[in-house]
Amino acid sequence: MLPDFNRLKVFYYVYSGKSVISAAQMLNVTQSAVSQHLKKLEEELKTLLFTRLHKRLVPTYEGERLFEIIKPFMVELESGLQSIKDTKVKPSGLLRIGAPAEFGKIQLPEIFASFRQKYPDVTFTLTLGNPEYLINMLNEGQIEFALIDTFLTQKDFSGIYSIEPVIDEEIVLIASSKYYEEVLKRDTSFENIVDKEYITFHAKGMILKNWYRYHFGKMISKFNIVLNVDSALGLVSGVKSHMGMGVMASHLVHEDIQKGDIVAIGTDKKDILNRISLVQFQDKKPSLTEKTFQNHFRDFMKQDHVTAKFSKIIRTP
Amino acid sequence: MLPDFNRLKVFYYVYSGKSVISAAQMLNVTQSAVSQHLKKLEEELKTLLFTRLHKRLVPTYEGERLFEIIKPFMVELESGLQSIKDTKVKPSGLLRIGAPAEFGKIQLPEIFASFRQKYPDVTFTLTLGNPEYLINMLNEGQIEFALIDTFLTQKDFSGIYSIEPVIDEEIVLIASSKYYEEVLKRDTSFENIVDKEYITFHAKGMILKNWYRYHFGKMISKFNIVLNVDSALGLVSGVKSHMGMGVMASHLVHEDIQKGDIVAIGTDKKDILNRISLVQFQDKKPSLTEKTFQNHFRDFMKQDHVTAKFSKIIRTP
DNA sequence: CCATAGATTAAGTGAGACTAATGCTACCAG
DNA sequence: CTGGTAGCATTAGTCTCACTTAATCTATGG
Repeated sequence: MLPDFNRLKVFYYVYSGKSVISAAQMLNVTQSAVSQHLKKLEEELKTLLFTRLHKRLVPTYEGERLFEIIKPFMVELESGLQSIKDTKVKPSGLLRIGAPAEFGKIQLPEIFASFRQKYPDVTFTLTLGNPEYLINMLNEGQIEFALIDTFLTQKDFSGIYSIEPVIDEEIVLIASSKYYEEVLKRDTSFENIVDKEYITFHAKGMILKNWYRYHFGKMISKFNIVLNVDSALGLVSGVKSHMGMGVMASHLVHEDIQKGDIVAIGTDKKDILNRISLVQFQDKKPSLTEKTFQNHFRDFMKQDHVTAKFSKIIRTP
Repeated sequence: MLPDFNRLKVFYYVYSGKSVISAAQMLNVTQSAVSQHLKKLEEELKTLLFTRLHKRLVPTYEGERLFEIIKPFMVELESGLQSIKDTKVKPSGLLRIGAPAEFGKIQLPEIFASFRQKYPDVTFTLTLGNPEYLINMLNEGQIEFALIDTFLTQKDFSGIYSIEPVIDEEIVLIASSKYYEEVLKRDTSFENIVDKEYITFHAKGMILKNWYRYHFGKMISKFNIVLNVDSALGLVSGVKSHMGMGVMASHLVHEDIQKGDIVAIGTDKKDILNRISLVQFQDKKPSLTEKTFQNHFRDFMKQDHVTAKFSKIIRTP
C-alpha cells in the first residue's frame, strides 16, 4: 500500500534539485543509488514521477502532487527535530503537569511564573484532578509527572511509579472564631462537636470521616451537613459565614488562622497529615526540562516561608 | 541529520496502537523487527520516544511531538496517493495547458466546458503566451502540453518534442469594405497597397513582413504603421474603424468577412497558413486524463462547423 | 565531431532488515 | 503462592536489498 518511505525522501531531493546528481550529493550516495531508488518508487506507485529529458528530469503532474505532499512534512520534520534537540541543551517546550485542585490552583502558578523567569522558553499545561484521574493521565502519557495526594487517599502506587514526597499538608478541622466561641463555647470534645453543623467538600467525600476516625477513633456514618461545596474556597466561605465546621488543609487558611478569624480545632493527637508527592514513571528518563523544573520545584518548596506556611499552625489547645 | 524514514513509518504505527505487536501486524513483519526499528530510531534521534512500562508503551512528550508531525503527513500521503491512483481509472484532477493568446481565449474555454460536461472531476489551468514562453513552461513541467504556433514562428522544436498539427489558420490581410473601396479602390496590387496605412500586432512583429515576403516575394523594411495593438481584438477594431489594413488569422474575423464588413485581400497565391500544433514531450507517457482530453480536443476540432470556421474564407479575387 | 554531463543499467558485495528463538517481567487465574 | 500468559527486548543467524563500481547511452556545447 504505502511506498518505501526512504524513497520518498530520495524523491524529495531529486525533485528539489530536478536532478539525480544533486540529490545524490545531498544524500551522500552515488547517483546510481538515487536513480535506482527513483525507479523503484515509480514502480511501487505505478506512476511516472518525472519525464526523462536528456540530462534533465521534468516532474509530471503526479510528481508535482507528490512533492506538494512531502514538502510540508520535510519542513515540519526538520524544524520539529531541531526543536526537540534544542530541548536537550536548554529547558524549553511544553511541560504537562498534574496536581490536586487546591494545590495546583494556589501554589503552582507562582512556581511556574518564577521558573519562566529563568527559562522563558518553557510553557506549562496544568491538569487538576484527583489521584485516580492523574494516574490515568500519567498512564496515557498526557502528563510528564503529577503531584498527588498520597496519604489521605491511601492508594498503593506500587511498582512502576517513583513517589517522592514533596510536602505534608496538615489537615485540620476549622471553624470561625465566632462559631467557636458562640456555638461550640470553646468545648472541642467529641460529644460537643459531633452533632454540630458541617460543611463538606464533595470531591473529597471521606476527608471528614477520616478526620474523626483518626482523632477520636470512631466511624461516624452521618453528619449534619449544611453545605456541600466543590472547592476549598467555597468551604472557607462557608466557615467564615459561621455556617459550620469543615476539614481542610491548614495552609489554605493559614492567614485567616493567624489573624484569628478562623480557629483550627485540635485534639491531643498530632494533626493528621496529607502528603503530596511527586509521582512519575520509575524508569522514565526525565528530559532536561523536566529535571530542571523539578529541581526548581523542590528548591521552591524548601524555602522557609513556604515550609512555614505548610506547618506552623496555631491550634486550639 | 534526518532519520531513516521507514523508521518514522514504524514509529507511526507503534504510536497509533501504543504497541509493538499491533504495529508489527500492520506492517506485516515480526514484533522483533518493529522493536529493533524503534530502538534504532530512538538512537538516531538520541531521544526516548516511549517510556517502557511492562506490556505497554507510553509516549514521551517527544514521542507525542514526533507523532504530531508525522500524522498529518500520513493522512495526506494516503489520500494523495489514492487520488493519484483514481486518476488512472477516471479522468480527474488538474490539466495544465498552454496556448497562444487568441486561440486560447476564443476556442479553448468552449472545449474545456464541453469536456467538463463528460468529466466533471477535471479542472483546467490555461496559460497563454508565445511559443518561447510556452516551451519554457513545458520544460519546467508547469504545463502538461501546449498548443503552439509552429509555422509563422518557424522555430525548430527538434528532438524531444512531439508535434502534432491541430488546425491551420489562414493568415490574411484584411481591410474594412469601406477602406477597400475608397482608399484601395479595389486595387490590391503590390504598388497600390504597400504604402498605405497598417495596423500591427506588436506581439507578432514579423507577421506583416512575412505576409509580404510570401505573397510578393519582397522584404519590406518599413511600413506606414498607424496603430500598434496588443491583441487581435484591437486589430479588428482598428480595421473596422477604417484606419488601415492588418494581418491576422481569418477565423477570428470570419463573421465580419461573411457579413461583408471586412474583406480579405488575396493575391494569386494560396493563403499563407499558420499551423497550430499540439506540442508535448515525445517520451512522456500521457496520463489517462491527458489522453482523454486530447482525444476530445481532436474530435472537437474535426467538427464541420469548426473546420469551416477555420478554412472557408471569401477573398477578394 | 569529439568531449562532457547527466541519466540509466548491470553486476557484485556488505550492511542491516528480518526471522526465529529466548529472555524478561508484570499481571491474572486458580 | 504458583504457573500461565501477554507484551517487549535481545540475540544469533539468514538473506534481502541498498549501495558501489563500472559500463552504457545520448543530447549538448565547445
